[in-house]
Amino acid sequence: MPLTIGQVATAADVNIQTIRYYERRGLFPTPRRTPAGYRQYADDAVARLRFIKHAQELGFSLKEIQELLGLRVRHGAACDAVERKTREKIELVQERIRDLHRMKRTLERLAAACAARQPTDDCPILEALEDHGDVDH
Amino acid sequence: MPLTIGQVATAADVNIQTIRYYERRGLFPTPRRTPAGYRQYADDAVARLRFIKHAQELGFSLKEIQELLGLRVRHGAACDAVERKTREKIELVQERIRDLHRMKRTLERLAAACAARQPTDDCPILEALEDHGDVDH
DNA sequence: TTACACTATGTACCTAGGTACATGGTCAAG
DNA sequence: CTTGACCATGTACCTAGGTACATAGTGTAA
Repeated sequence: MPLTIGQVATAADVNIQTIRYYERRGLFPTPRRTPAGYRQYADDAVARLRFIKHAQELGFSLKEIQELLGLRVRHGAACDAVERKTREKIELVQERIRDLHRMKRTLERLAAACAARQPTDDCPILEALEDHGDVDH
Repeated sequence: MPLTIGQVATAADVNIQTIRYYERRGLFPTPRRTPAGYRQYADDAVARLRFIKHAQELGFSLKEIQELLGLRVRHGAACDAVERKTREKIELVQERIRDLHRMKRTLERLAAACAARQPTDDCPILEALEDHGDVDH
């Protein structure tokens, strides 16, 4: 039994307008309609919305998310391409993780220095930041 | 020898307007001025800009970055507070890393399934997404 | 001393990602 | 058969994070 846009919105905890916005943007397939023009969604629409929100929190843009979701569409014959694109995204994610690890180490150095309360009274965050910023970018 | 805004902008590869924007936003301290009103920066301004850009790539908002940078300012007496705030940020970064790891595993599962080219012809990305989205949020 | 690159301020504009509002149709309950 | 909660479209507006433009002062090199 299909869901209305309001039910989907409530289940995924997003605004109705947002769903329509995603549809316009192409992140959401145009759904079937009732004779009266009401949108009808299957349950996976909720999962899709949750994925979008989650991916956004991880810093992916809607465009990137659209690509991620698009991987599903062209399957079968285009499976090679799907795999390639997926591996690219994995690389991207891996890089982001590495960067965050560096950021974490920077912060840990700061916290440690702070805890040691050095007699110099000079909190080393700026030097830490320079180290951080120059590691590889 | 102090740098002009243009020199800083060039060195850090950002727009001049962006530096002034950051100043308005409070991310950048108001610099000393020449008698004519020209802003004068020390070398660390460049490091600061690079840090901001880097933190942004990691998904921090300007507000969060402002907080990160602010940790340096209230040092000495407020060192406890600095350490507490820093540890909070570390927690946040750690969480982001965990999320990205989950995202990566999701993508890896997809790539693997794709490589195996299952006879069912059904690329499992949506199920993968549901798993992903429901792990702990 | 004039030309040109640079700086200043203020205001306007832009993209991304929504959110709200106005207006009107739909449908189920009473 | 009306009322209230939904849905539709279209357009306007909002925040974040810039970027551009107009206008005017500065500084240096020919």
